[in-house]
Amino acid sequence: MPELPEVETTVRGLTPFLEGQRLVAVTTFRPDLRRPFPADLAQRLTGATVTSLSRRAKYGIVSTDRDDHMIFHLGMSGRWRTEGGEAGKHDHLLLETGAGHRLFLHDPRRFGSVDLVNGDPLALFPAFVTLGPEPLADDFDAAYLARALAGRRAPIKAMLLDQAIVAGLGNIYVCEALNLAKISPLKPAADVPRAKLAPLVHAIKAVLTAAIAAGGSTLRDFLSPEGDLGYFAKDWRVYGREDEACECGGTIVRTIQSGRSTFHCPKCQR
DNA sequence: CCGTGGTCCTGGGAGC
DNA sequence: TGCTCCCAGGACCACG
Repeated sequence: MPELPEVETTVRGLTPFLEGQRLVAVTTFRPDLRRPFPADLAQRLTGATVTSLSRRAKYGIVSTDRDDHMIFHLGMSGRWRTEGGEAGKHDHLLLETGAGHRLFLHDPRRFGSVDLVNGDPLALFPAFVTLGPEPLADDFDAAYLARALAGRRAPIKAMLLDQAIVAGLGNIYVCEALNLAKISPLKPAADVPRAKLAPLVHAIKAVLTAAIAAGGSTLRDFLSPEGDLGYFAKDWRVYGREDEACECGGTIVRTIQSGRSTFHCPKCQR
């Protein structure tokens, strides 16, 4: 499931194929993913030159010299295919560059999305306006988290999944960070001791940084932009490890919170 | 405002 | 072998 590290890896992987390149053809193979593609997507991108690629939360942004910004979300099974060839069943969008590269947006479950904004996307794209800070940025710190969680009775896990609190975490890295920081995912957010917030912030930054360094971890679906099947993360601390031993010697349990699986160790996470 | 739960979508694994 | 069932997940919306 592409979370922040996978999107970051994707953006970095796409950059050499797209930055400075003219888009000579843009093709959609169906009308929609989760939502319709912008009706004028191909018309507006064709002939434009890509000036930069960036990321906000779990979204990738491809910016052009027309001040158009294509914003993609990979959902749970999306990836960019850079090995070229012809469009397959689950290829839904194709970008062809002046250098001859053919980049397919491949998304079997179609949980992803593609939007197009003219002008500053951070100010104009609705989903960006309400986002909290980037977890790897300096303004995401213990003081911020203390303010954001004050009075909140929802479990800390739910709060960390809330993109308005912090932008880019998903189920896997929230479980991992909470285990590393030795905090129970079930604990009401406001009841997490103030002294544990700095370790929590540190843990979040650590798991994300490690995952980016590893090239973005993955479940079955994610492939790197280079198209290889690399980096299948086997080194999660708790995620997907029900009944296995935690580092502390306890046994990892799986519970359901808000309909989603949570993995944690009741012995060291309190 | 807050918290929770349903919904979208489809591939893949489990179970019969 | 082939069928059915159910789960995975982020974002968004409706509800109490």
